[in-house]
Parts: sequence; C-alpha cells; structure tokens
Amino acid sequence: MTNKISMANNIISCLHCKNKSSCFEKLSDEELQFMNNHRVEIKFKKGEIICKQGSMASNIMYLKNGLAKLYFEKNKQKNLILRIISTGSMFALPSISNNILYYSAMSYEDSHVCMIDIDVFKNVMNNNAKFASEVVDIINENTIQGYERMYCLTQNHLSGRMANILLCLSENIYKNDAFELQLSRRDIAELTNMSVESVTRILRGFKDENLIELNGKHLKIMSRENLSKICEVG
Amino acid sequence: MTNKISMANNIISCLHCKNKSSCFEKLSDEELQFMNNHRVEIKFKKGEIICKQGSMASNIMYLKNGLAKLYFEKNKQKNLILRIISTGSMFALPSISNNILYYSAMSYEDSHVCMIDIDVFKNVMNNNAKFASEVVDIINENTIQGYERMYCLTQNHLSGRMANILLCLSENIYKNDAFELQLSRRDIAELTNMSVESVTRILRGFKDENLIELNGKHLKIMSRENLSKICEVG
DNA sequence: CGCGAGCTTGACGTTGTTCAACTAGAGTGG
DNA sequence: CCACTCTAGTTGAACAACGTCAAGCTCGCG
Repeated sequence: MTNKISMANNIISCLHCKNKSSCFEKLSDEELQFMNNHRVEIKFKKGEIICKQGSMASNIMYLKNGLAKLYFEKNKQKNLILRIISTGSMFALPSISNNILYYSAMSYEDSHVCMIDIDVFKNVMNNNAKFASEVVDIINENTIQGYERMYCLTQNHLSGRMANILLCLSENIYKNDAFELQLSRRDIAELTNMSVESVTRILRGFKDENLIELNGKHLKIMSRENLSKICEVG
Repeated sequence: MTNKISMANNIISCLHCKNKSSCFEKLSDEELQFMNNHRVEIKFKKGEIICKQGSMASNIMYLKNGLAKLYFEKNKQKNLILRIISTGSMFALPSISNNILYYSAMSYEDSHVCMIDIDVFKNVMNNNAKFASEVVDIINENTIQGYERMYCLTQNHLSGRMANILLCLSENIYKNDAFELQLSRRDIAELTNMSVESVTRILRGFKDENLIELNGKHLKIMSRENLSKICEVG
C-alpha cells in the first residue's frame, strides 16, 4: 500500500515528534500512537499541489515544515488565496464537517506534510473532549485570521494591502525584518488581490519612499511604523 | 441580579425548548439544565447593539429568533459585515478561544437572544466530546460561509455582489422569491461593500432588465437563473 | 548568442466612488 | 391643517483608483 512506501520516511513517531501541533498535547500515548498508525508524511516540491478542491476529504493535514497557500478555485476566473500557512499549521480542518475538500493547497517551497486519516481524527475527537476543544481553538484562530484578511482585502487600497502583506510575511512567516522573498510577483498579486503590474508599481513606490529595500529577491523592511500607518489608513 | 430580571422571561427551559441549536442535542439533561441555569434571554429592538467588539467575552450567544448582522469595526472607516445571522444561529463562538469579543452585533429587526455563560459553555465542552465536535461542525460551517463571502466581495463586480446578496436573502433568510426587504439602502450598501448610490443604480438596472420587481420595500426575484448567472460571471 | 519567462513602464479604458442637487415621504410643532 | 425639517432615496457629472494592453527590459539557460 502507499502507506508502506510513505511510512519509510516516518522515522519519528508522533509520540516523540517535537514539531507536532499543540492540540496533540492533549492526547494520551495510546491516542497518539493510534493517530501515528494512520498517518503518512509526504514531501512536496515547490509549486506542487498538496490537495485539490473538490476531492474526497480523506485526511486532516499538518504542515510539518515549509510554506504553502490555501486557495479557492472557481470558474475560470482567478483564484482567491484564503490563507498562507507556514511550519506548524493544521489545515483542511473544515473537512471534519464536510466530505468534500473545500479548498486547494499548493506549496510555495519544498514542504513536508503529515496526513492523518480523517476517520481516525474524528474518532479521537469524539472521545477526547480536551482534544476537541483544542481543535476548536485552532479553528477559531483561523476564523479570526480569515476575517482580518477579508477586512484588508475589501477595505484597503492597493498600498494598504501591500503593506499588510509585507508586514505579515515579516512578522508571521519569516520572523525577520529582512528576508529572501520566495514569492513571485504573480504570487504577491494573488495574495494582495491586485494585478501584477500594480504589485510592481506599489513596491517601487515603497522603495522610493524608503519604506523598504528591495534588490532582486532580497527584501528588507526599513520603516515598520510607516508601513503600519499605511496599513491602518488604507 | 440582572439574572433574576431576565429570567422572568425564561418561561421555557432549554430542556423543553424546541428552537435550541443542534449542538445541544448532544447534551444530557443534567448538562442542559446546567446551561439553562447560566443563561439569560434578552429581547433586542431593531437597530440595537447586541454586543460590542472589544468588550469582555462573557457569553456565547444564540439568536433564538430575529435577524442581525455581525460586523467588524476599525478606525473611523466604514464597517465590514462579516455575516448576517437569522433565527437559529449561534454566534460569538470565537470568544471560546479569546477573552475579547472580536466583532459587534446589531439587530436588523426585533430579536431574542440567548446568552450562555462562557465558562459554563467551555466547561461542558471540555467534558463532552460529542458536544465539542458539534461545535466544531458549526464553526466550520461559518468558516466556509466566510470564505464564500470573501470570494464574492473580492472577485465580483457590483452587479455580481448584488445578485449574490439578493439570492442569499431569498434563499437563506426569507426563504421565498418575494419578501419585504427590511434592510435600508445603507444596509445593503454595507452588505455588498459598495456605496449607497451604487446600490440604487444596480437595483434599478436589475429592475429595468426584469430580473426583479421592486416597489418600496417589496422585492420579488423574477429570474433566479439570470441572477445566478450574473453572480457566477462576476 | 538567442530565446523565453518574469518583470517593469507608460498610455489608456473601465469601474466605481464622491459630490452636489433634487425628490419624496414621515414626523413635528404651531 | 399647513409649513418645516429630516431622513432615505435617486440621479447625473466629475473624478480617482485600478486593470488592461502593448512595448521594452533583464537575466538565466540552453
């Protein structure tokens, strides 16, 4: 079975994994082992599709490391990025309540994903209230993040949205003022819901005003305060 | 205590209430009684604020009947409506994981709201896995609704957003092709994230094309198909 | 050396907001 | 019962914000 092939990579059991999601702290050793027995770990290369909207929801996912986008596809129009996830994020959680996967995921860089059998996950959740409560917390956090994103995309102008994304990348993803921006202009356009040309123009504007330094892929936030201000004003 | 004053209205205990949220079906009689003992039921008149963003989160809310909006306030800019809720909706669920209320709520029409002590709610959730799992389901449904809304607001043009809202009102809220539109032009503008003037123009356009009938507050969907098409195309 | 993808730039068109003027009904007070 | 005001709604014209299009640039790679 695929299970066997993939299990070859699973040197570390969930029991001893240091990187597991906080909710798993609430599980007994038996429950953890049970999860571990119904879990595979898969490596995705940059740009590969991790899961596809509309397919049967058979796993709960965990990004053990890497960077990826969760996005919503509809018609032939452009996609909407719902969330970017980095190391340590659970995703596909709506699948718990829905047989069909609600969004697609694609890796921005090489990533390792743990996939846990959804029935096993549900089973544990239905028998361990503390675990289920932790799951509620995780979903709630995602909900709030989603609302923030909705606010930003609908109420802010181009520069506000760009400032928001740059700060978000710096604070939540790369955790540094300076970072190598892996994302293409197209990726940023998708994230900020603007055209590629506008991305260029806005970034150039930020550069001209010394809000950022930008050389090739290397980006450095020069004035966090001013960017925040732009973000607030719109 | 306020409790006593409000309890005067609570003729029906949760135990015998026919309108309670589905998640409460998973509770034992004792748990239901426990909830009931820490619950108040409050009537809000049209336009009254039910809860205010930023205040301490002391209750989980349930809209026993009525219509209300959940909205996000920020700066002095216009608000963003996160969700409209009608009879039978739980809200303020992110409060489970957050001490501060994340959004405000205001009634569109006279409404009855059950407020359950948040510590009691959490307590039950931490001890009844089936209940907690139901809560997960409810939150997940809200998440998906939120993503749909985000997609609509960010990817669709004015007419697409208006068509979407009209269909949503007809299908999910009033459950009828024809209905008395309680919402003002300003309310609709907020819902569709457009200016009041644009609301007028788009509605007039729909009327001219015989997609809807509109006399004062009375609105009737004439061509569900064409509205859906507008909604799809954008 | 030449090709192509990703990026940049400027000109132009579209979409939607803003502003100001106007209309229609719904109280309100004399 | 009649002005008076106030708010909600409508309409048109000017304007701003962005996207689209077309052209040119750059850099890595065969």
